[in-house]
Amino acid sequence: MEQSPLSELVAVRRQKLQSLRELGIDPFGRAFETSGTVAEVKAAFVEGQAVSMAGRITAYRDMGKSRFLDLSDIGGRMQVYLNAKEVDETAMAVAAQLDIGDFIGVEGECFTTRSGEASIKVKQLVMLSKSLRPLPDKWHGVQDAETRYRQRYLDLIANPSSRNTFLQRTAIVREIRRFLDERGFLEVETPMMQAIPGGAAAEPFKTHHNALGMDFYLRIAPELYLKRLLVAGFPKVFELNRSFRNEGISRRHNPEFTMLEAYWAYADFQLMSLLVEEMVCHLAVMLGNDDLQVHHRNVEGEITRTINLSRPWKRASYNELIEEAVPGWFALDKHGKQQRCADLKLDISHCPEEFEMTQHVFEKLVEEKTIDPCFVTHVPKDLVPLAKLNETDPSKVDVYELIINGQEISPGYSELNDPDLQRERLEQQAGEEQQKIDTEFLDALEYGMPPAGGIGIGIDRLVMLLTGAESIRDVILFPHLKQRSAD
RNA sequence: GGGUUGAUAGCUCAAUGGUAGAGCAGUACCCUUUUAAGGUAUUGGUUCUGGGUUCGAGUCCCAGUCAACCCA
Repeated sequence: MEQSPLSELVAVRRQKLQSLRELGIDPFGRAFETSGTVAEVKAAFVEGQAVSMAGRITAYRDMGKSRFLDLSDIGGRMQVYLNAKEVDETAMAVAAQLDIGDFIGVEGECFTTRSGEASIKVKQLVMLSKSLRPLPDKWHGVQDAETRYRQRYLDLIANPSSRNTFLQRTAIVREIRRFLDERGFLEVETPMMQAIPGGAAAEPFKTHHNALGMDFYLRIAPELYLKRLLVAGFPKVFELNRSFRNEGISRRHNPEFTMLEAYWAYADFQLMSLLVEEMVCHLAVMLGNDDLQVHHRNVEGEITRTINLSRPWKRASYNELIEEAVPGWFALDKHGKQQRCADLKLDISHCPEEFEMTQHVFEKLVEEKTIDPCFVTHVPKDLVPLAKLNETDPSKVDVYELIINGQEISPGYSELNDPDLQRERLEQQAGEEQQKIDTEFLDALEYGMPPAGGIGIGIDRLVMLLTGAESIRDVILFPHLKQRSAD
C-alpha cells in the first residue's frame, strides 16, 4: 500500500467494500425500480405513501440508532431516514458501511420530519454502487477551475450553479429544436468530415481516412451542405451540431463548438432577423426572464450586468455604428485611419487593408461595447462572400450581424444564389488558394437554389448570454485543456 | 506567441526567510426527527516539478509543467 493520505481514505472505503461482500451484499448492485427521479419522488410526496427512490448519498447525519441521509441526483435532493426499528439487522449493518458518494436505492414510505422536511422512512435499503474515492467538500464544492473542467463530474456533483447552467443549456437546445420544428423547419445532419472545408474563413482540423486513402477536414461550418439541400428542394432546414476550428482557445473560443444553422427558402435576412429575435426572447422567457431583462450575477449574487432583450431590437448600419464610435472615420484616408487608430491605442499592425482596419475598429469599439441586442446591417461585401449584394449599394451585402453581450451571437444572410457571382466572389476570397473552393457546391448552385434567408447562431455564446456564464468553458461540459504530462 | 497571477492535507483555505495549521471529510466513542446536526478524542503533508541563494526556503532567485485573466 502507498503512504499517501488519499490512499488511506481509499483504503478505508475499500475495507467497507470488503465488509459489504462479507455480509453477502454486492456493493455494485443491479437494476433498481424507482418511483421516479429524486425530484419526481419529492414532487409526488404524499404522507404515508409507499415509494422507492435511488440516488447518491451527498450528506450523512448519524444520530446513533437513527440516521439521516441526503440522496441526490442531477435534478434534486431528498432526505431519507433510517431507523433501527424500521429495518432489519442486515440493513443497519450495510448502513454502517455507507459513505458519502455511494449510490443506494431505498424503499419506504413518505413522512414529514418534526422540522417539516419531506422525507422517506426506509424499509428496505439496496446497495447500488460503492464510491471508492472521497467526494469534494459538501459546503464549498469544487473551486479549482482545473478540477472543474478536467473532472466535470465532480463539479456537477458538488456545485449546484454548475448543474443549473448545464440543465439550462439542455433546456435551451431542446426548446430551439421545438421552436424550429413548430415552424416547419426540418432538422438534418450533414458531413462533419469534409474534403474541402467551406462556409467560413477559419483554420480547419485535418484527419485521414485509411480506406479511401484521402485526407478530410473537420467542418468549420455546415453551410455549403445545407444550401445543397435548398437546391434539393427543402424549403426550411436546420442543423444544430458541432463545428471545429483549429484556432486559439480563450474565454470565448473552444476548438469544437455548437452552432445552429437554419435556412428558409424565399425569405431574406430581414425575415431571419425577426425569427432570431423571436426565438431568443422566447428562450429568455422560458428561463424565467418574463420581463426580458437578463441579469448576470457574480458569486455574491449581485447583478453585474443586465441585458435588455425588449423588442424591437436596435437595427443600425455598420457605417453608422462606426461613425458613432469614431466620428469622421470614413472621411479619413488610409494614413489618417492609421493615425486615428494610434490615437485610440488600437493595434492594427495585422490589418494591411483599410477595410480590415475598419473591421478592427468595429470589433473593438462597437462589438465589445454593445450589450443590448443590435442587428448590424449593410456590412462591407469583402467580409461576407456568401451573401447577396445590396441592391442600392453593391459594396454592401444584405446581412445582419447580431451583437449581444459584447459578442457576435448570430449572423444572418440573404443567401447568394447567383452561381456565377458566387464563383467569382469565392475565387476573389481564396486568392492564391483556389483549391480551397468547393466547386461541387458551385455546381449545385448552377442547378438552381431558391433565394433564401440563412442564419447561424453560436449556441455556446447564446447559453453564456442567457445563463450569465463568463467563460465558454462554463457552458461546455468537457472543454479542451492541455493534457497534463504523465507523472 | 507575449504579459500578469496562481498551484500547501481528499475538499475549501491559513502560515514576517525560523516547529507547515484550521474548518469540512476520514477514524473511534456518545446520541432514535437531524439537516452546513451536535459533543469528546484523533489520523492525515513529495507545500506542482527540478535547480539555486541561505545557518535555515511553503515563503527569495532561475528553469519547467498546468491553470486563470489580459494582450496578439
